Amino acid sequence: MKLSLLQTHGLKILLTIIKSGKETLTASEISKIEGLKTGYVGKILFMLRKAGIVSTIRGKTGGYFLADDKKNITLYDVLTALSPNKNEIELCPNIKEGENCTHSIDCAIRPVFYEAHKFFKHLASNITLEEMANREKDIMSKVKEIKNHYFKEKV
Amino acid sequence: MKLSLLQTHGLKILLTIIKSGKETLTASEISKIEGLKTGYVGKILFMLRKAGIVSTIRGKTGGYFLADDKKNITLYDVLTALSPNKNEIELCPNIKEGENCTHSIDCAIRPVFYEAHKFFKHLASNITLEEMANREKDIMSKVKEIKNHYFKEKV
DNA sequence: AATAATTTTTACAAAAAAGTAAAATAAAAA
DNA sequence: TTTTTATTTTACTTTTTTGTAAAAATTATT
Repeated sequence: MKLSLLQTHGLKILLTIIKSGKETLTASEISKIEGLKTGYVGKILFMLRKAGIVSTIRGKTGGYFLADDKKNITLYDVLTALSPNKNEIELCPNIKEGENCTHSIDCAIRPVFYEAHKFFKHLASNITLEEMANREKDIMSKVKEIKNHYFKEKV
Repeated sequence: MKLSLLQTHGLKILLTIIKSGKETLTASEISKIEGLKTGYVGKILFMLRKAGIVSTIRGKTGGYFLADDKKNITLYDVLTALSPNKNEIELCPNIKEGENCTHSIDCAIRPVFYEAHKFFKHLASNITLEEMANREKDIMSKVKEIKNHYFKEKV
């Protein structure tokens, strides 16, 4: 249950773009605001572009901007894009996508992580960048609301 | 949302001890059963001992055994013991234990992880090694049961 | 006592992840 | 067409995590 620094930086970069109000932002501008190296910001934005989260304009007057409306990009999208094993936030290392667990007989760990991950995915998929650009307090009530609704439906 | 290989190996080692039926098991015996290097098994068991999860008998005829009844050791205990940052399964890297988030003004990530972690902790704290020594199907229904109860109480 | 089998501890090696830096490429502007 | 400023890509460095190996310490047995 860990948010990596890379993911944190990625989120902050995206929030910086949103909060700037500008059409596009360069890696260099972001790096100054966030206190990160330009190359590092560029690398993260490159990963986010490959995931379809930001779009770019190359060359002079170039820069980065959200590929979609901030309402449509979720926390889960961003975390997945910046997860080292790319396709999915990892569950049990014994479970590859589409495969059965090779330890299915004695792997008692899977159901626990399956349930926990399902909830986390649901939570993170229902938080948008727009909402994250607002303050904690607003998010906190939104989180509670999602949780309550989730439990009402699934239980 | 990731279970590290170290944690997986630790869980398997503990389940091996339980399933063996023996009073104690040596690192060498476990390593043969699990196909892991003896040194690696010893290292993991050393970490588990420091966390108070296993006890040991030194010297010849020595070995490892659970420090408490398998009913009383939870999945959460084990994961925490084998988490690289030892005290706690990590949340947001900006939150240190007992401190406020240094990014409190614009850190919109915290509430999401706080809620997800709370649920995961609850889940993992209510699964015991004894239950894990049984089959998946049993665990699955237990997990569902915990989930339902959690939601009924908290919502 | 000496030996053998064990845990304990330390130090090191390998792998993975995170971060840095610089060369290559692209496009606007002078 | 040259220059400037940007993204893109690759390669490398550092750090962290994981795993290996061996020496030290402990205790039962001979």
